[in-house]
Amino acid sequence: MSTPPRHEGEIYGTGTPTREAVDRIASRWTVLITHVLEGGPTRFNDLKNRLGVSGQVLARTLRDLERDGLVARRVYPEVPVRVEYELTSLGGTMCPVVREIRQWAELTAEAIGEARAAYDRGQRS
Amino acid sequence: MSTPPRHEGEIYGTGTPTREAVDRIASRWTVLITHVLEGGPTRFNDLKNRLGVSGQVLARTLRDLERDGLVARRVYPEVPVRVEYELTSLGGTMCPVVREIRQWAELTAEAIGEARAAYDRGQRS
DNA sequence: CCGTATCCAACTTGATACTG
DNA sequence: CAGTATCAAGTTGGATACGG
Repeated sequence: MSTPPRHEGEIYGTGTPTREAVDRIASRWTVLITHVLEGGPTRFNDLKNRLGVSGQVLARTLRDLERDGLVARRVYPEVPVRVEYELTSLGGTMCPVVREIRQWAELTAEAIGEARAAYDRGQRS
Repeated sequence: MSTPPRHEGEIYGTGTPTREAVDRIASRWTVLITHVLEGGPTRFNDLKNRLGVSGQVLARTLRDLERDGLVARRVYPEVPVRVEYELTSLGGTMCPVVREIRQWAELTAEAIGEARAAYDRGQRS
């Protein structure tokens, strides 16, 4: 008596592992951070400046990524301290996916903009 | 004297077309809806039940997708009315990307769960 | 059946200030 | 330099009720 899912929502339902994995990779910051880290280990402020994100948000996102085993954090006990982040081997598996996401976005950004303009034009009578 | 971007944030900065495209595809609902629509035209309530999402959110997401030219809306003037949604050809270009996102999520969900458990174990002394 | 209008809870983002 | 704490503001998700 197996109980096959009635809804796709069950396998991707809130709180399921696959849903959380989707949420992780389908996140603006994960995509952008992974893109930078693909170039090698990167320091906190470096990441911050390259992405133009607030320190708050960056710190939280990096902690989440570290928690999920996707990013490794390395502290060099110098003065002042230096901290570098890099992709783990698990995190490296995101690279092809992220690359496709970015490619799709760049390729279709213009068409989407036009569709949006046309839609908005048609809405206001 | 071209002025190459100093920040990656410039090309993916808030409000830029590429950033909006990333946000569109890197969204939980886009991924799930596209996955269902890949199977052919689907009715509103069908989508709602399969995904386990509230009607409110589904309606908003579908309208946004239609506005971006990714999804087409077809109304059959029956009683009661029947409405079907399907991917446009532009929307169809999301399929390979979405498929990769889902595959990655399913493949790594377990590893991520373990990493998370290990991390949480190490945090509380 | 297919939405929209309203209202509300929860989460996200960011600015600022402060610690090691 | 690398964070954390706190607070303010915006966005998202959902429940419910009602209109086409």
